[in-house]
Amino acid sequence: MIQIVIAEDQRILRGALGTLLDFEEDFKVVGEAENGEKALEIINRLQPDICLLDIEMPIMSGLEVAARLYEIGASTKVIILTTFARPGYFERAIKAKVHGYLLKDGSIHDLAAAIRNVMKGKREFAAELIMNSYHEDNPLSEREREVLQLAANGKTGKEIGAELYLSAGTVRNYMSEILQKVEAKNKVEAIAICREKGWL
Amino acid sequence: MIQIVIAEDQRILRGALGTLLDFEEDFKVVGEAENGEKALEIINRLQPDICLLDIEMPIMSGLEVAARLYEIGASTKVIILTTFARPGYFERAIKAKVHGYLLKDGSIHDLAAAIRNVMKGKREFAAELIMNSYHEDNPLSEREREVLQLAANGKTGKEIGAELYLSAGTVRNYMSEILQKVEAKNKVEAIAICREKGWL
DNA sequence: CATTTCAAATGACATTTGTCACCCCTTTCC
DNA sequence: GGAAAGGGGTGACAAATGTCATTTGAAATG
Repeated sequence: MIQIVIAEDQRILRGALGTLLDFEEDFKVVGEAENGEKALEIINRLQPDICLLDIEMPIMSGLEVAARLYEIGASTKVIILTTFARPGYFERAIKAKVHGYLLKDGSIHDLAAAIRNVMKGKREFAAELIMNSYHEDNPLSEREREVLQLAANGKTGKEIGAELYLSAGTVRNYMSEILQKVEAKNKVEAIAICREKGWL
Repeated sequence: MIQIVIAEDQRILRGALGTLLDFEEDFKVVGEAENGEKALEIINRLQPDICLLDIEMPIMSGLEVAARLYEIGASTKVIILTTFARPGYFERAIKAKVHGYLLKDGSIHDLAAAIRNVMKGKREFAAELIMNSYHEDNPLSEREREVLQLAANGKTGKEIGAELYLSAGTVRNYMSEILQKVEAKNKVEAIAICREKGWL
């Protein structure tokens, strides 16, 4: 019996997916979460065989959960299930050594088949991704990404500095670097560009 | 037997919804569409009792389909099923005299109940909408919205002025007004706030 | 051990934002 | 007809943002 945890913020999809996968004789959906934080907690507690993670969720994204699970060496196999074929997302998923990355416009049947394959030790990636992944490399360093992330929430340079234990000047330098790298003429444009490319 | 057509572009949700609603003894899912154009065609051909429409679909949005069905006086009852509680969307749906507007974070059970109620002649609206649309009125004027929209794409004050035939100073004044109205401390935060509230 | 490399910081500077007070036209409305 | 009201504008000023050159100290590479 393959034990599954589902993390997805749209309740209707989460419920539907849970019910349908539970119908398969060899699957058992043991937990559901509506955000990344809760997903992490449930996975740690229940140690399922598979977890399905949506990317864009409140509090903690599916990619962050995947990275965390990899860090702590969890045995649960991760499958990302998302609408977005953004190369940046894919890249980050690969870095977190996920076992699958599927798109929400496959059928449930495909999903079930992919889960079984992953349990056999294979990795499953949606074909569209391989195509798209002439990935423009994310040029931003980790630090730069953090800075831009906070800036995207409307924080000022000073506030960002306080949060990351940097001086306001250093934050400005990072921002300057970021603008050069993504060829933006100001913060706002940089945010727009990075959102679109999935670098944020 | 209640005949249902589902229009939703995410295949996995469309499939799941179709299967699950079909399990109810009094429902029969007679058609599915992955975009608005196809939905319109199917509805015209099959004349189902109910159609579930997602809003953001390729080619033709669910709102456009709803408006068209109202225009031609179709007998099929329309239920909008979407992620977005944006007052603007809701308003347009009301204009098209839809019979329901539900959010994707209700449960399938709620959805089934809503469909039965609509068949009895009731109208079903997600509670969040009523709250949002009365309480959180978009405080921005048309002009202000335009300015913020352009700013969100990374344009500078000068560029925005050029595009809207305003002086850079006036653009700054608008921006200042916007910041007061949405209680943001800078552009970026204002953009984040307005995006979240669906005012953009 | 010397040499690069790199994250972080500073300081100086030019520009861009954000705030404010006040002006100039039209409309609109007692 | 005169008072508001509202869209658009100006100029002045402070604060934040963006650019750059330069410094420091701690790895990493050789």
